[in-house]
Amino acid sequence: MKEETPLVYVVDDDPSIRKALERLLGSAGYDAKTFASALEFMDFDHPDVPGCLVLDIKMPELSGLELQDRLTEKGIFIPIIFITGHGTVPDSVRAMKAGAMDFLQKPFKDSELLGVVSRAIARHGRLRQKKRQMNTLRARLDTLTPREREVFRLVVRGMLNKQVAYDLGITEKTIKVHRAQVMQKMGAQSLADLVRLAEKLGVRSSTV
Amino acid sequence: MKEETPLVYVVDDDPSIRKALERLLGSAGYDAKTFASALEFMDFDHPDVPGCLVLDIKMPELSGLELQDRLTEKGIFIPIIFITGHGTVPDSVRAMKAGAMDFLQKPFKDSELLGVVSRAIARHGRLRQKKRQMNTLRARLDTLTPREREVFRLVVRGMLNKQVAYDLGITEKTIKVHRAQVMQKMGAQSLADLVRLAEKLGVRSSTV
DNA sequence: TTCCCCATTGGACCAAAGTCCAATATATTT
DNA sequence: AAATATATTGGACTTTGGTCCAATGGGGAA
Repeated sequence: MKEETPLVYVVDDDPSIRKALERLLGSAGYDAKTFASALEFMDFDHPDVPGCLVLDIKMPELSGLELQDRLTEKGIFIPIIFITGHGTVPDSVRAMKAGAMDFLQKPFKDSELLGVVSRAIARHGRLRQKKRQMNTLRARLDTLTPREREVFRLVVRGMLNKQVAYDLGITEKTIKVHRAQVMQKMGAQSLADLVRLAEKLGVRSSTV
Repeated sequence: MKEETPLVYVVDDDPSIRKALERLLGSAGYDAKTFASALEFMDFDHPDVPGCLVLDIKMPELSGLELQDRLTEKGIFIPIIFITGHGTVPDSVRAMKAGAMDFLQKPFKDSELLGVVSRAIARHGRLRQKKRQMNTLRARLDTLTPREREVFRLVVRGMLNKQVAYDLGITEKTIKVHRAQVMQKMGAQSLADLVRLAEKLGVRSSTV
């Protein structure tokens, strides 16, 4: 299909580091985009391609850890690799707890960084894939009418049409209509499919 | 139901630390059991209660990190809180990557440790709960005959009895028999249930 | 060899789900 | 006021799924 060149962002206030990493990443076949500060990175409009973020911890204004938090709040889930000259244990623990891919201390070997970058990009690919799936699923869920949503919820809970009808105080006939609509709109080929979609969407269903 | 007192294991080669932690944990309402070495801890037969492990990094023979690896290999998933006097960044990163709850440097505040311990125990409770569920599920799956397993797999994929029959080269009638057996043995009240069980068990079903 | 498990199938039904076509009633929007 | 989306129901079937009772044949285990 579409062969997208992964894009690696580098955020570091040291120009020499930026230049060195840009060269290293370029030679490894990646596109690289560098930023001198976290704010600069935040302002940038990120293209929708697989990639990762190589981030210095200590920077003026917004630190790397703070940037990590901001991105998390914004729902941006690009894998982060921290690099640092004199990182502390608490910093590294905080970064890892917040989901960082790795936390490297300078100086590190080129191969070491490239290995992590490669894994980070692979992970980002999987995350993007899953996110796309969720987006289309939620879009479909949004097309359901309130009534259809109720029927959806009760059906995937395992209730018979008859029981759903009783629950909602309407006829079984009507349930069948809604149910057919739900299957149609959600793009489910079978009840089994529908149940799996419900699980992914977190539709409260399981009585277990 | 059964109110079990959480059990906190402390592994540290420094007797004064062991004694101090034992007192602290005891005053917080936990049972505490101390060990002077990783090997000593491994030899101990762990009772089945919620708890966590407070582990020193640097110890003779087997280090804390090595113990962590051993436990992972053995499928023992008790949350680990590392404590260390002079821990390094690489050590903390390795520990966190391997799933540690936290990595504290001495000296730390009592309240800090107790907070982490509390969260660790809560997590362990959830993990134990999930593991028990999986055990009963797998036990049920084990009672299925080979043929029943095949029918299980195809049914939760969303195939009609008719299609399953064609696939296996037998009659639809026979499928119904197996299918009923599967529902019975797996303890599923509905097809929706069965699909969810299959997902948890990782029964390859989704065509997506 | 006899007993039990597994796999298979038939017959006879009943229950549940799905499908077309059609119709009515509200509420909201244009 | 006309158009649209939502919710509801009926009738008339067809297809699927589920259940009971009964029976056959092969392969191990006692």
